[in-house]
Amino acid sequence: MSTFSRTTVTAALIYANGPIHIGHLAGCYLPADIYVRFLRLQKKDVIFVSGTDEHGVPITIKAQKEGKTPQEVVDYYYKEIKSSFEDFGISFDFYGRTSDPVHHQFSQDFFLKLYNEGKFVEETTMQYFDESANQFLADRYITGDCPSCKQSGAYGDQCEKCGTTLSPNELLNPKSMLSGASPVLKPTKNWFLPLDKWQGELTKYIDLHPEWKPNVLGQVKSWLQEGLKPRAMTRDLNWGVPIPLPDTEGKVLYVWFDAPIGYMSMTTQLTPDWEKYWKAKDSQIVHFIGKDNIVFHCLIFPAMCMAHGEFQLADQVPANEFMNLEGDKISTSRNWAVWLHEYLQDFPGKQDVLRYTLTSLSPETKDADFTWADFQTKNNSELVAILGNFVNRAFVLIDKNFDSQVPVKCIESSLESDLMLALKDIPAKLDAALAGFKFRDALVNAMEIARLGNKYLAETEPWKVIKEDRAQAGSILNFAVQLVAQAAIALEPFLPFTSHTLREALGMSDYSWTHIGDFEIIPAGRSLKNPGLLFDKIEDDVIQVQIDKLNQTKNLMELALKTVPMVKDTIEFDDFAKMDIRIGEIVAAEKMEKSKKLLKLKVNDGIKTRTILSGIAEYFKPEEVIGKQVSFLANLAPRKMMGLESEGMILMAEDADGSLAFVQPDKKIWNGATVN
RNA sequence: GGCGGGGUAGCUCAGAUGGUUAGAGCGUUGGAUUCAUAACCCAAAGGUCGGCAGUUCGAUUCUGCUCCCCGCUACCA
Repeated sequence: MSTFSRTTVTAALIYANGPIHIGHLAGCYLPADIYVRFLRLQKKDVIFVSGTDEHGVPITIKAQKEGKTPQEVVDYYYKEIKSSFEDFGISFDFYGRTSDPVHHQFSQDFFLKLYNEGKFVEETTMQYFDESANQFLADRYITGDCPSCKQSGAYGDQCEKCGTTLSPNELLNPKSMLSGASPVLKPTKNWFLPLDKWQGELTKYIDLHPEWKPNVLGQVKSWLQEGLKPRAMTRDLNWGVPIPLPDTEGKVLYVWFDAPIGYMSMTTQLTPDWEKYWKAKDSQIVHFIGKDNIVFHCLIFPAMCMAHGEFQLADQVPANEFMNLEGDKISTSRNWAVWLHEYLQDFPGKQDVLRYTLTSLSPETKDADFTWADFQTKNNSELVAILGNFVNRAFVLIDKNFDSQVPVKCIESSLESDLMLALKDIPAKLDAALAGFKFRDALVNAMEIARLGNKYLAETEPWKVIKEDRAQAGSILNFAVQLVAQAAIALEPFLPFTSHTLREALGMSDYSWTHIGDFEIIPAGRSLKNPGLLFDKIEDDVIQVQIDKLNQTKNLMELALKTVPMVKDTIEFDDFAKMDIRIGEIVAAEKMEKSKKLLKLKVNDGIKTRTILSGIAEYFKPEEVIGKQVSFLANLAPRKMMGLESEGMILMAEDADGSLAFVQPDKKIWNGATVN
């Protein structure tokens, strides 16, 4: 990596339909920020760009729901997201947005170049069009009856009832989910990037990077193995970057086409010198992303760049896994998250505490779990007890005994040489960890400086030495001050706010990464300004408030789940009379092989024994249902599941938690009794 | 059932192309100390590295089988 003259760092463009939570931070923004700060401290040429992705169907849906225009929705979230990042100290050089005219122009130019050079394949297909909403419908916005099981509620891409994979044209009675109207088929032209043609080049490219993380390579290789297929780079939609070709009204660039181009268009807004960051061979390009973005950054975007021809490909794509919260997956829709803007309100001035916790729990190799208890422990046992305490000891001792001025250093003893020996390896370890994107490990190494400081003070005991040898005690404190200064530098990427406070207190104006391990940073005689306590203890009640908040969310969600569903549309008696519900006895039951949910039941219906397959295996063992009298739908059309025919359906009542109960007669009754 | 990821100290996690006493932080226990936010420092306890079998002079590390957890997915008419 030392051969690169400059580095271009990007962090994933976040979708502008919701606020930022800790999962986003841990996934890519925090690691990216740490990496960038590390490079800047080394005085490297580096730029850091990111922004919001503001196009695509979900934003139009959200706007429609809220009665706003898409632009209003993205304006709101762009502002909120940008300011949260700023408050949190994510040090973007430029934070842009894909609805910016500059971006539109740039991605249109990109598209046109590919178009003019014949890099796309044009294809006209018949797509469903909603005339009242005046737009083409994405597969999952069409619903209808399944051609295979004849049931309603199937989606354009799949019937969830019987599992058949569908294309929208196969649906019977298709309905638009936007307006409920029946859509009509209309021909539409789209442009595809033939990824299959780039498969060889892409494979070569990936083979050049055996050093990429296993999770990244694993996913990329499995896609290559299955064989890449052409992918549409345009969509029929009104919200997005318009296709820069005649007669293409109502068509826009696919979000995953224009979004990564955003990295470049944003760079053009940062510096007129932008080209070298994307075109020069000696530029290192690093994309920080979450694991859900791997395919786009490692295959599709590189293929686009290859087709374009002028841009360099990514050198590193350090993708993180996901961060969970208190054991559960973070979910925006379930409001199961710690929102950054709320954290900043609840914990003012404590950005570094969250930065520290998230970094030390970072999901670098596997999904991780954030708990408030961990947050409290990290703060109290590490930030307060190790770092804050060491800094405070050094300042208090100097304030009390040396009138806040850095004392002079004198002869070193073996304790000092031990200290310097212990510190010697730290810069190299830090460098290796940071350059290898092992931020967890790097943080531990940076904190080691403060640990060594506490140890040094305990061993030298300047508060005792001062009584007999003032010069010697002063010398010890000089060493301690140099350690504080080194910690301020080494921790800057992780704890920028704390580092800033320390640098002010120590009067450091000129500093760089190479000063770690240097014991001449702060000259003797300089007046220090005690910064006070760097970190406060976080008490149980503060943590409890946060946990209560989450539990409340959980309860609300459970309550929402328990809400009694609306009564369905009124039916006539004749409709009801069609159903033949009867009582029968389960005489045999066994688990279906190869199925998690299905139980194979033999039911005595008074006439014969019929086979009914029922999806209750998760709640009932075969032996506990034998002998039960249950109600079942007797005239349901037989249906094959897992290769066996089911003759009827057992009626089950579903409890609020999803568990099931049989609908049974309240006394023993004859098998075959009808239910009316 | 299929695909992917994982099972290493009380907790959160490192690690090993197979080789002498398997690591870190937090937590626990004991000691020391008082400059410091009951903080710091020292020490100890604590692991048959999910289970079984195989390959090997030797496996926690390789192979096979198996159990458990997480995600996606199929099956709940």
